[in-house]
Amino acid sequence: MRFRHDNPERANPERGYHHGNLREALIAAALELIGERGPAGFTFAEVARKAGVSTAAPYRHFRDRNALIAEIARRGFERFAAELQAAWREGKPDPVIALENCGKAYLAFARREPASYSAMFQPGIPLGEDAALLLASERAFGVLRHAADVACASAKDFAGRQPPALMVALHVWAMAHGIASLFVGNAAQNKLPMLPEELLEAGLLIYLESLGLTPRPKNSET
Amino acid sequence: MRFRHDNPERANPERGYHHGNLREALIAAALELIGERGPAGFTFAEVARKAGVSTAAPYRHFRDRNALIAEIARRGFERFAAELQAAWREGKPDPVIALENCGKAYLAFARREPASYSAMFQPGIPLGEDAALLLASERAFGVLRHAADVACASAKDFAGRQPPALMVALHVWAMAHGIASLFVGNAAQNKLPMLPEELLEAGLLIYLESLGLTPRPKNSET
DNA sequence: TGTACATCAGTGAACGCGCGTTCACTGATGTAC
DNA sequence: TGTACATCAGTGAACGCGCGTTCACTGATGTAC
Repeated sequence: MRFRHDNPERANPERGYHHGNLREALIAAALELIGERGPAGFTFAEVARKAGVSTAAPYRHFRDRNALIAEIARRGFERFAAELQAAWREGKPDPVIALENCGKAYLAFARREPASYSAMFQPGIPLGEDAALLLASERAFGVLRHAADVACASAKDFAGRQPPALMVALHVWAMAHGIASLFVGNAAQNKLPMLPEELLEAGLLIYLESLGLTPRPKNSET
Repeated sequence: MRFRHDNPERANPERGYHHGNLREALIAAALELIGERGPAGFTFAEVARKAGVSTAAPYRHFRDRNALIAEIARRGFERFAAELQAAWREGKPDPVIALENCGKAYLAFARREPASYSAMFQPGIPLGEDAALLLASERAFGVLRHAADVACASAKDFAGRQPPALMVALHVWAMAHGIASLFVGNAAQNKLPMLPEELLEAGLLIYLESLGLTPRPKNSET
């Protein structure tokens, strides 16, 4: 069931008494403000103003400012998980390459959606109690975890053992997160002699090679 | 030249008209509040109240709230640099081990001074314009950079070349930063099957080994 | 097709509050003589 | 040693401001009949 005005195309100008899509408009406005000034840099009233409604209107859609941030972070994690999943491509063309692609997708997300990224990882408010948000973030990590599982299982196993997949997933997550936090969008980016993407790729290559995790030759099954 | 009251021991109770050590007291109060609620979670007035002075008093010592945060971050980076330097121990007992020790010092700092750490890396306000702060942060990275230089120069050089030291420094920084940001102090720490310190140590070991950077035998000169 | 009605998204006015900032001042301190 | 003075850290009162939140309301919309 959709209202007549429940249409993303229809923006502020010349709307009637009912906005019709205020919830989305509020989220979009908040994301813009976060992008400009960070997660701590906007107020509930400001978001309302930006969406072109009275300061009381947002309360129809969000309990308070924190609930808005939490919703933004939750959605961010969901898109994040989807993009990691897409980068994984079910392990093609090779589990190790696909795992590296997940790392790249991590950076790509931070670059394309810096506002969401900061709401997810530097919300400025305690978000630990939001169950839906927690679930979404776990799902995102789960994708990386799964990728590490498969990649480790495909390891050459030359010493009769495989790298612990959870640890590998954590290392990949940490390095991608560290590079994204330090060098993407930041002023510190200028000091890099290379792109963050290249830095990450090199780091993962070096790390994974040490574990015997190198792309297989083409003759793999499936 | 020291005022009679310029004494860290002398705290709020029963102070006279002059506080005597207000600047330090304000910084201490701000650090406490940051520790409780994050860098965005305190106001200038609140800091004054916590230090037991009127809300106008802090203006004698800091232009505004941002200047206070910048000063906290700057001092943080200076202690940070000093601790990295101490961990380096001039490359003893071995440059590679000393480099790993720098990584551990990174985590140790984040754990021991979470309030400073968040003021340094998630200030919530733009700090890029503070020259002294920038210099302090560069000095901290410089220590790691130097450590990587020496460690790389000590590499076995089996293929006739050494790893690029800047890249190595960036990778170590990124992994330490990623692990610290994600797992130290955070709620996510509970999900770790190991200590952050262990996770970092394993990660660095795997990474450095791949570059031929392993501790030398004891027979090294110097 | 038309009408009456229930729903509820958004209004706008109002409130108390705490913040940031200023200002002339006060009084403790160090120092010149 | 004592006195007069300059300095300046901290006071407390005041201000305008914007925020968060509430409230009875308004009017656009969908639907039951």
